[in-house]
This record gives sequence, C-alpha cells and structure tokens, in this order.
Amino acid sequence: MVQKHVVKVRIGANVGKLKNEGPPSDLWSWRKYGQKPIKGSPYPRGYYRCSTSKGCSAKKQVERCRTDASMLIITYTSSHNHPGPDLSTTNLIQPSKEPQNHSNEDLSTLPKQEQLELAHDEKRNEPNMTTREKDPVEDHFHYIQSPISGSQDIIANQGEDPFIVQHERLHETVLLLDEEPLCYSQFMNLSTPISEENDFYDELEELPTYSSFTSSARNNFPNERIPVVPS
DNA sequence: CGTCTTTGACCTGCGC
DNA sequence: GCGCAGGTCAAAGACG
Repeated sequence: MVQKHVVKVRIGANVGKLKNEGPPSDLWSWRKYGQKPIKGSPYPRGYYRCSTSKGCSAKKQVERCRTDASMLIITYTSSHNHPGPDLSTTNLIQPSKEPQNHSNEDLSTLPKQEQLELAHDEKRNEPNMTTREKDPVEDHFHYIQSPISGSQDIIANQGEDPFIVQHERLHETVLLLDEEPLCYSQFMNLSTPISEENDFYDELEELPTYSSFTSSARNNFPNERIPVVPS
C-alpha cells in the first residue's frame, strides 16, 4: 500500500517574472532524481524525493496539467519517516526575511529549464490567461476541495479534465489549491497526529499571509482531510 | 567540497 | 516474446 495524494496547484500569473529565489515550496527539501516526458502531455514530469533526511521514502511528482498550463499537479507518495523541520526556526515566523513570492514557490522546486518553459508557456498563453484569470468559474479554485464532498464541484469546474476523473476513480486524496502553501507537506505528513496538526495550524495562524489558506484548511480538513489509500 | 540538477540508460510492469 | 510507457539510477556538470 502506497499512500498517494494529489495536489493541484495553480501557479501565479507572475510565473516567469520572478527568478528561482527564496525557500523551497515546502519545509522539506526535495531532490530531483528524474524527469520523463509523459505520453499525451506536452509537459514532462519531474520526480523528486525527500532529501531532508537520509532514508526518507517520501517522494513527489510534479507535472503540469495538460489541459491547463497554469495548473501544476503534484503527486505525493509515501510519507516522511522523520520529524519535520522545526517550524519555530523556519521562515514561517520570519516572513520578512523571505520574498513573498508564494504563487511561484512551487516553481522553486522545478528545474530551471522547466521554469523557463513555464515562463514561455505563460507568454504563449497570455491571451488565454487573461481571459482565464477573469473567468468567474476559475475563481472557484480559490478554496481547497475534498475528493469526498467536493469532487462534483471539481469535475463541474474542470469540465472534462481527465486528471480529475482519474483521481476520483483512484480514490486519491485530491487537494485543489490556488497556490501551494508553504507548509503543505507538513500536513501531508500523515503520520503526524491530529493534535500536532492543530498545533501546526495554530502556529500558522500567526501569519496573516496564510490566513486565507489556514482558514480554508481548518474549515475543510478536520473532517475531510482523510488520507485515502488506493485500494 | 557538498549538494543539487540534468539527462541518458536501465529496470519493471503491462498489454498485445 | 516484444514493444511501450513510467519510474529509477547514476555519471557529469553546475553552483554556492
């Protein structure tokens, strides 16, 4: 049994305008160990494993949604077998030390070439992007969806997105984020007891920057953030 | 010097 | 058995 969690991250409009600076997208450090072109998708898939601790089996795959270049699909597999970084010593409590380029944070884990491609696509899709960004339907992505209760909404919003349909069939945990939270992987550490997660949220609450996310997380996750193992 | 990215090669599972 | 696609390995180079 391999725990598998899929997150759809909407990358910001400033993609390509910001360089690869700042901290990694999450508190874990990821090391890229491969990249493969995916059949049917114009974008390659990157393979990352946790380099925070030796022997950690946590992995993630990062690819772009084939139907929406502005969406990143991040698939987390396995879980970290080591305690996460100490939040009290991270930039979480020192946001002023780091640039607030959260919408581009996940890109920091992408190879430079991929970032260039993203920048390229961003320019290429600029006419579409402007309309898409104004699309009220797309605005519905500004919340976290649960595959259990919100899947229909996702499908309705995404139309015929084959990814979504596939995730539904696999009963994977699918999260839909406007942008990847800085500490996403923290609450994806499924071995963490709920009480600790609450503490984690409490710490996050100190950050006004993430208030929208944390409130969404609090509203959506206590009952719905149930790791689902594909049967 | 240690860490990370890149990338071609290799391995594995699956369908025909 | 063969070919294809996805996943991983490992050498080489870049970077701080």
